[in-house]
Amino acid sequence: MAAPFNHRAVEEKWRKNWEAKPVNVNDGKKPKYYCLDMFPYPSGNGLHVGHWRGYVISDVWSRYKLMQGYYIIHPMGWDAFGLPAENYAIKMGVHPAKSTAANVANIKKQINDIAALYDWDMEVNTTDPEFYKWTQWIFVKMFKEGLAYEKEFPINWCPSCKTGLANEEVVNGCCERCGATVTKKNLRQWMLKITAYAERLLKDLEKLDWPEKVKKMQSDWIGKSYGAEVDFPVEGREEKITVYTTRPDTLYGATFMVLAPEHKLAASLATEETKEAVDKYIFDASVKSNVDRLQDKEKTGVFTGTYAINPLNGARVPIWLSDYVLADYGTGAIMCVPAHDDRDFEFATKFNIPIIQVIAKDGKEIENMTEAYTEASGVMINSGEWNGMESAVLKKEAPLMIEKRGLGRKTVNYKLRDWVFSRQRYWGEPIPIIHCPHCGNVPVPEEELPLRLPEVESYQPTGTGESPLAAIDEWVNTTCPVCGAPAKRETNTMPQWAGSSWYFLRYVDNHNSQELVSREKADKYLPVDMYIGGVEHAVLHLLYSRFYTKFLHDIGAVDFDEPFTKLFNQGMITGKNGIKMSKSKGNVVSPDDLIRDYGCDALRMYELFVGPPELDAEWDDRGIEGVARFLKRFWNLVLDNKDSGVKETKESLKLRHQMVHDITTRLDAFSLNTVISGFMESNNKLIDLAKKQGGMDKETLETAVTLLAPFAPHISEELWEQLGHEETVFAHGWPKADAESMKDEEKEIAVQINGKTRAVVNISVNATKEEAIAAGKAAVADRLEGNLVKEIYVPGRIINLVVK
RNA sequence: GCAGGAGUGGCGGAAUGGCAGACGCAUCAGACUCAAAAUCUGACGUAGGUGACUAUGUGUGGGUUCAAGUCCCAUCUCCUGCACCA
Repeated sequence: MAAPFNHRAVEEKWRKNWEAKPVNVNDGKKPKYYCLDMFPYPSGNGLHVGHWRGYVISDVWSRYKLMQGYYIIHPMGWDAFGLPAENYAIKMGVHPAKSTAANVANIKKQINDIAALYDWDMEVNTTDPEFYKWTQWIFVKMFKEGLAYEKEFPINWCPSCKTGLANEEVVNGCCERCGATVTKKNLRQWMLKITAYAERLLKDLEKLDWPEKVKKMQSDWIGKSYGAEVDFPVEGREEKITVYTTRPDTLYGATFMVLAPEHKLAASLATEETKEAVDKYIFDASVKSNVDRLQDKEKTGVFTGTYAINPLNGARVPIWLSDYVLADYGTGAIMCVPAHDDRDFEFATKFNIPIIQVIAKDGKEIENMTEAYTEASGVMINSGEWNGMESAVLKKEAPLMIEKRGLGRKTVNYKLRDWVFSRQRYWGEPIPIIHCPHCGNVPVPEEELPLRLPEVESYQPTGTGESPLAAIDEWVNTTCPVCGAPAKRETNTMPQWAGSSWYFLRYVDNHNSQELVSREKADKYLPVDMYIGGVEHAVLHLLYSRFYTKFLHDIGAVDFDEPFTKLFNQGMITGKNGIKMSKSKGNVVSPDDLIRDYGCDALRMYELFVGPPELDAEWDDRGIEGVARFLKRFWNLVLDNKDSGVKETKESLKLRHQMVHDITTRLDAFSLNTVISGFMESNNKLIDLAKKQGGMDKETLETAVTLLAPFAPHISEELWEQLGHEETVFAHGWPKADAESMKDEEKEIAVQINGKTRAVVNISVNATKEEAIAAGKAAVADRLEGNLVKEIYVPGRIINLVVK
């Protein structure tokens, strides 16, 4: 009998061995495979079993690729700018850099417990000036290309804290910190013109091997629509109002027009009689929060007293203001066709505005319309020269027809907005811009980067909605790099997304002081082949990264324009009843005790066994017993039989190839939970067979150890060594299944009568249909009554006898 | 409201249209033990039968098929995302 499996001794031994002699080495000849984890925020709470899951998945995949002959790029780093460190600083007075460094050290230690292939020589940290130098450099490049610009913009404003808030910091319309109702305030903001890339960001989704769900979320977020802009003259005025519509086919049915209260003409359209009401409406809308605006069940609005002219038929169209029209989509003004739009219908009904149906439903006009008919299908009516046309056809053709007649133009629109890029916070990258009274906005010269974040005395917001940086006069006051005149620095910082939008490029050349990444290394090691992380970044981080990569491609920094070829989103590990693990809920499971009691290998395997990797899973400690038992049995199987001297048999050969085939196909399909059950099942079969044969041939044992290596690397290395190998198991190629060896001579086939199984027979795989049917009939002879009308034999699957 | 995903034993979950419930957890019984733990063997959807077995069973109702958890139609529930984008 072999000595029992002692996971602690085995794991300790191999950690040391791997440190002395790494298994993943770049010999310059092997092809690269870049397998990346979404890098973590170094929180003070440390890792729980949920964090482990993604890291285990990526490591298993990396080790599998390693055994397939690749050099693996598998780096790790820290997304370390962000609010928790800043809030901790406000509370405790500890500099964020200090608390961050402590957290990094702690989490790094915990991550090392996973025994992943991480190459710490590649480590990056977004708060390291040598890193954010390049974050700032990209911003300067964007500024020079006109993609970073300043804009006065109504942002969320907390009147109690006297500070601007990000959307994420507004919870149910209230300030996350103090609970006050959030209003709006115009603040000068830095914006990135991501909309300039909308079309490419949409189109290039096609070439990505990403979950359809994520692609769809991005494409919805970008929100492309086709339509027309139509210019409506305003009665008694020079200016025209342009509206955007995706339904130009319904133009004849436009009975009113609505402008967003923020529309630049809104106030000026009021007449003497309506002025008071209009001004009040505009003011009320300006202080109303987004949330209130969305949650208002009933539509509100005010008539300006002014009319527009429908350019197609000359009809007078009253102009209203209403906050259901968004100021920053399309033109901020819409034509309203109550007969064919739900919102317009609701508004028209409330304010007694006429409703004109222009598309026949089921071939006729609807009497007493109770809801809008929104389908673009049916024949046009009440539409002048368009009468009789098919609405769906007209919808497509109308934009060009309108354009040809000079009434407007064919247009596409996107929901995607430019990216609000500035934060009034301390703990972020300073925006490297200098405001000069003579030269305007001037970027900090590239050779002066990084622009370091200065020390401050108070991390508290200043009270004016400016970053704490604004209070440091000696930092703010500088000279203009162009004309030398006294000038002031920008005091806003970048959002946390800035560093994470490009960090994956830096890993492969993280010490380069001359370039963000050298072209040579970029060409050799990038882009990322496999990206693994949670689905919560589906639009934000993943969209921003694609935008940054496309920009860097356009300025020649890299030669690819998509950062992540393949993406996998792992599900979340939750506590009991699907409740998210959190300190306050007290349901956090730490990996530490589990590693001590069961070992790293067992925990790695259980993280996979817990459920399909793409779905959420409830953690249950008890389940780990199962994989721990499996590892013990496997250990005993190998060590008790390695010297048995038993030669390969037909059965063991078949079992071996079946095992290789099953594990490999499941692994390729990323069905990692069934890979683990596959190991358990094979192990049970091997144990039975070894018992029956009085031993097991060495090659079969070796193959099993090889297959297990990516999942349970420590025990596999130990068994591999005990099987007499000097070189690491990871230098061994991934086994291949031979279809011939897997074949059965006989197969168990169910015999059904009218689809119900009545017997099971053994049939040679080479049997003819006649032979098979005959065997089947013989097996169920006593139950065959009536007329046999059909005989079905699917080789290797089923015999079905249809009787009447 | 719109879009996407999911409903299978006590639980987590398996099933290229071909014997539903693999694998594991929990439970029960047996072996070993003075005993317990560990380990090993076996049982384990539901109903009926001493039994080999029989009937029934994948949210619900229909349909296609020799054959449906799987395909089609309808419907209910849950989860996720988006949400006045004209």
